[in-house]
Amino acid sequence: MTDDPADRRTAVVERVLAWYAVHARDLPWRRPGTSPWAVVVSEFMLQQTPVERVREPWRAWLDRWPTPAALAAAPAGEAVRAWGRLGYPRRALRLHRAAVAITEEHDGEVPADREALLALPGVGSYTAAAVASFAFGRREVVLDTNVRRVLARVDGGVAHPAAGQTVAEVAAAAAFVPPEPAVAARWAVAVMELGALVCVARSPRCDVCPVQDLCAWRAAGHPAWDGPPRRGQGYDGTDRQCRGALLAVLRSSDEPVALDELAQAWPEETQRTRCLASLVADGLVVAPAPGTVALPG
DNA sequence: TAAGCGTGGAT
DNA sequence: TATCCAAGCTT
Repeated sequence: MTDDPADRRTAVVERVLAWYAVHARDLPWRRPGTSPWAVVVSEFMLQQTPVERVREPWRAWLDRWPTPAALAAAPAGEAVRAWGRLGYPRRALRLHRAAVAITEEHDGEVPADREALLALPGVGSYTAAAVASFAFGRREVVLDTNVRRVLARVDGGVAHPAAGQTVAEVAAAAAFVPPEPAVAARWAVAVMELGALVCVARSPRCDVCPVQDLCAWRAAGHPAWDGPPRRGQGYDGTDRQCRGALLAVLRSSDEPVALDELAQAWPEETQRTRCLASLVADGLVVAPAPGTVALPG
């Protein structure tokens, strides 16, 4: 093996592609014939939510709203209700708004262009690149948490990527992307899969890794993370938990809910009031009549 | 830029 | 049990 960085990157890509050909999971949104819209829905649901929790809601969602226009025609509150317990319900609202934008501004067709995708509500740098790559076979730098971790280790020699993405990191990732669009798209999904199945955060399975002999982190002896501490999120007693409890009550009711009923879901009044106001500000909750609240119509 | 935003499974 | 982590986006 040469020491030339470009040759090393090429070797990494070849190994990962070969590994993916054997070990890829059979995820429904990867099957041939999956519509761009179905890919969009999967990407929204997968933002910070594990694959196994997305499978069934994804299937049910597309069964009900097979096109952007179908979702756009539904009340936003129905999208929030159907989102169920996937978490971060603002994603449901943004997906609905994205469906409206696609319907009104793109003739009902998911745009293939990265810039157009980026302009949609709830679509950021990662999702825009992912949709362009997975749904349309475009050559993109698809940089999610999995890819960032793989490259931090293989290329950077450290256990974890830094907290924030830098221009230099994107450039380093871009250097791995093969020139042919179809191969680039394959690389994008393959390196993500390696990060999800082998080069995982907690206990990486280096013994079965296809690039173990090319990995800078392994060559350095798996040095522990010496960057700033990665703080946990915390949950009990937070506004997030409160908002979740309030929204769960509204999801379970077909009719507006009296404020008294919410008090049972979250007794602490100051926090309950603050969180209800923030849910209204987000557009996740409306007040159809004084003293009652509901999901948006 | 860093904090806020749900939920549940794994260790 | 407590902590970590999961295909991020927005402000």
